[in-house]
Amino acid sequence: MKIDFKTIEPKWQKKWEESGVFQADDFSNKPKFYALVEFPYPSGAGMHVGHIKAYSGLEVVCRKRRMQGYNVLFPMGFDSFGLPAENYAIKTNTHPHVITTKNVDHFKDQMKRIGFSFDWSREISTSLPDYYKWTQWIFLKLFENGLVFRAKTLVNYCPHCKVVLSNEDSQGGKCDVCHSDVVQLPKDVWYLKITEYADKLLDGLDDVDYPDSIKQQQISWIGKSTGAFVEFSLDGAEEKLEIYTTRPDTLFGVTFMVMAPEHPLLDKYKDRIKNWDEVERYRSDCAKKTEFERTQLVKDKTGVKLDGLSAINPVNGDSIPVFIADYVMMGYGTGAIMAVPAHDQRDWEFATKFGVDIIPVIEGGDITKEAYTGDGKVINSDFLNAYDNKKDSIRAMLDFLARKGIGRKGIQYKMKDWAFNRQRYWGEPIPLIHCPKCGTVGVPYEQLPLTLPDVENFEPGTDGQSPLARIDSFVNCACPKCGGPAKRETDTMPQWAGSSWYFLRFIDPHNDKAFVDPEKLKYWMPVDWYNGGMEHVTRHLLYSRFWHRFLYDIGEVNTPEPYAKRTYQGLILGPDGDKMSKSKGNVIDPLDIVERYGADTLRTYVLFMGDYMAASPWNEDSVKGCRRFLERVAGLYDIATAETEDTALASLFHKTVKKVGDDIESMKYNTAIAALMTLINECYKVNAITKEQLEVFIKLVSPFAPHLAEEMWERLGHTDLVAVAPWPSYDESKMKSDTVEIAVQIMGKLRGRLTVDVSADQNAVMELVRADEKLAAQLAGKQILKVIYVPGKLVNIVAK
RNA sequence: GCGGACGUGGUGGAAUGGCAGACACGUUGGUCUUAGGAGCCAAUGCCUCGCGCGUAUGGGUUCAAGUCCCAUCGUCCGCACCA
Repeated sequence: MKIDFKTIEPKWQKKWEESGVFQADDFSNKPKFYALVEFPYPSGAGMHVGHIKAYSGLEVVCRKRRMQGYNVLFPMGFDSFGLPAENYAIKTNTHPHVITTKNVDHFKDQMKRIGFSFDWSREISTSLPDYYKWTQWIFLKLFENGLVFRAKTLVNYCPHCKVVLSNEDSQGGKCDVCHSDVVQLPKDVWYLKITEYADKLLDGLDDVDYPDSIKQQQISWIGKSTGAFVEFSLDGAEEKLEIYTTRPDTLFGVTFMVMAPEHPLLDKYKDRIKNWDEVERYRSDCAKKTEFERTQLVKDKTGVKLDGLSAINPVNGDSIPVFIADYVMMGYGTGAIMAVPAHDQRDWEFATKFGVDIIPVIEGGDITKEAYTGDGKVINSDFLNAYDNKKDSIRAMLDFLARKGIGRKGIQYKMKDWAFNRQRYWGEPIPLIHCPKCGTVGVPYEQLPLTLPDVENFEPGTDGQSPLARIDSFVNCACPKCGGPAKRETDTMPQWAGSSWYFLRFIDPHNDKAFVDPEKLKYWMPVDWYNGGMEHVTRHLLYSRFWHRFLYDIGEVNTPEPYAKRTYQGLILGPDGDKMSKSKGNVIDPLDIVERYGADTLRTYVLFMGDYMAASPWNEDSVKGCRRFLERVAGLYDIATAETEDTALASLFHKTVKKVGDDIESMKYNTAIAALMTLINECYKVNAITKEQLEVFIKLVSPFAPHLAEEMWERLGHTDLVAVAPWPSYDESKMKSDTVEIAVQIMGKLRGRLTVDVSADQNAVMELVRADEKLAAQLAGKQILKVIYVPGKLVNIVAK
């Protein structure tokens, strides 16, 4: 049988669509399976091979599940708000909605040409009002529950995109969108209190099936640490300086203090600081540095000693100097530290450079060379000298601090609250109103969606304002509380808002009364298996777990965690082994591969190319190999003439059914396909298979190459779709043969092979060894000390 | 600095502690052909061709190690003056 993929692929794509086989059935009696892949941002470039790999993985699982009789929900939609569309809109003066719609259509067309079994009846787009109405609804719930607040703080700001970024969006001090250096600016920003959920997000990890690498990344991003807050009084000032430390056991070794240059206490006591000019100069130098310069490049310690302001160590009454230095960050702890140069490397470097005393309080190491951070006997520390380890002395110190009322146990997180507003056009309008009388008031629920108005000019304002601020008819409104004149918030939500709950909307995408019907929610949630990229672990995955947990706490959803199981796929690298990028010119266009080799080949290749979770380079020759394999599959049709089964081949069929099934479950798609290749090689060796065997083969290959499988299925006379034909079963007893080849080792080295009866015991095997001329010669004159026999595998003879 | 993953032929990659290199690519030879960048058949870890060597390197545990343990080197990813 010859296959013309250009004819059969559109043919079956059409049949699948017309028959609605991939539409999930709410409340079906079948067991449910909700599989989710990350919906794409519909960029102008179209699909990337990375999308194909990400979707093909769960696609195979879903196709197998349907054949196993599951009611499968495998939805797809578009995360269609975002900066690239807006930047393109500015350049071409086209409405982002127009561009987005065009891109969505393009993506959808491409996905259909790959033959993915998505349920298109549930398609959603985050930029459509009937979707973002509910994004706004959830935001208002967060607002009502005190999880939205406004604060003027130092924020990450991208000067190029002219937008405030969250901590997650500025990892490594670079803007996530344009990769420019991020700067720190004081700004009024809306925050979501994700830190209030830090512990719940940590604890929730115990109950979900995520790979350790993902759990670890989330844990380190949340960055929980336990320690103590301690108050130091400042000489001649009323206010105390509070610090956070994880090492309260070293309090007796404090020889100076450091405040972040931005610390607000400085301004308060500027009259007492005699070298204020110098302080101001240092502060403005720091402000000019980008986040990248400050944290990555300049490891050399700088700072200024405050003249006229010193501190008192609360445990021993010593007067100690106070510095400002940019190695202390305003955004962590209290923005000030107690410095213990003997036992903290950063403090040690600073003290060495600025000539401050270094007093050891833990025995060990050589503090003339570096700080000693290990454990040991406490010294020079008054009452703590009784202890010889960190744990006990920390406990004793915490007791002491509490008794004296100068400190308390404390917990800190590296994770910061989620800076949530963007000074841009193409996002969900934040449904808040500023009333001069009532303060900030939420837009009433019945007025949702608060639709994004049309504007003439998409350019952000130079004063850091959203383009919406220029539309008076949008800005000016009546306060929902007092009816007086008020102004709308003009910033929009960040990229990650819409995707923080999209998996819930897929359950009930057309509901205009609620974000999701509670009964449907109960039926479908949680998501059974979620696959996506490693790059979303500290953003989307964390944000959506936060929103979902919040919805759970207010009784809107039925599970604390949204995703029961999460997996990820490895990157596809360019043919040169580098990450694909336009500038390197090593980007592979998946549709070009579809055009030249067919969708089935592309799908098979991305799963065959290597370990699914590992990165591997693209290799076009290997694509051809997959094409060749599929042609050989088609050719099976011509040798399906046998009346009776070949016994050895039948046994291999049973083994392969088991292997392919098991491998799909553990995402070992490459070895599943390899097993099918081994089987087909055997089929051609025997050169005759039965029609039943051909049907089994078609079913096994159908999740990978569904178009070819349907075509062959039809040619065998079936009128139904192989997509819903029952998945083949296997018989363990038929997988075994009567004899087996075992390895014979002498002193652990392979010296020969023997074919033995499967039921042979050690004595029988040794008989055969002695009867074998070569093996017997090897053993001649030696004394057999020990024989290890692993039935069906090998025998190892220890002889001297 | 911290956390994680990893290191196997010419290449991508297989191997519940039990025959290293499955499967595929590539290469070589053969066959068919007017032709071959198609198909089919065969060979293919390395060398000094041995009872030889071989999974980054050096040790160790074991009857048996790519797999477990220790050390070293290297690669990739994430976080990072986090107090």
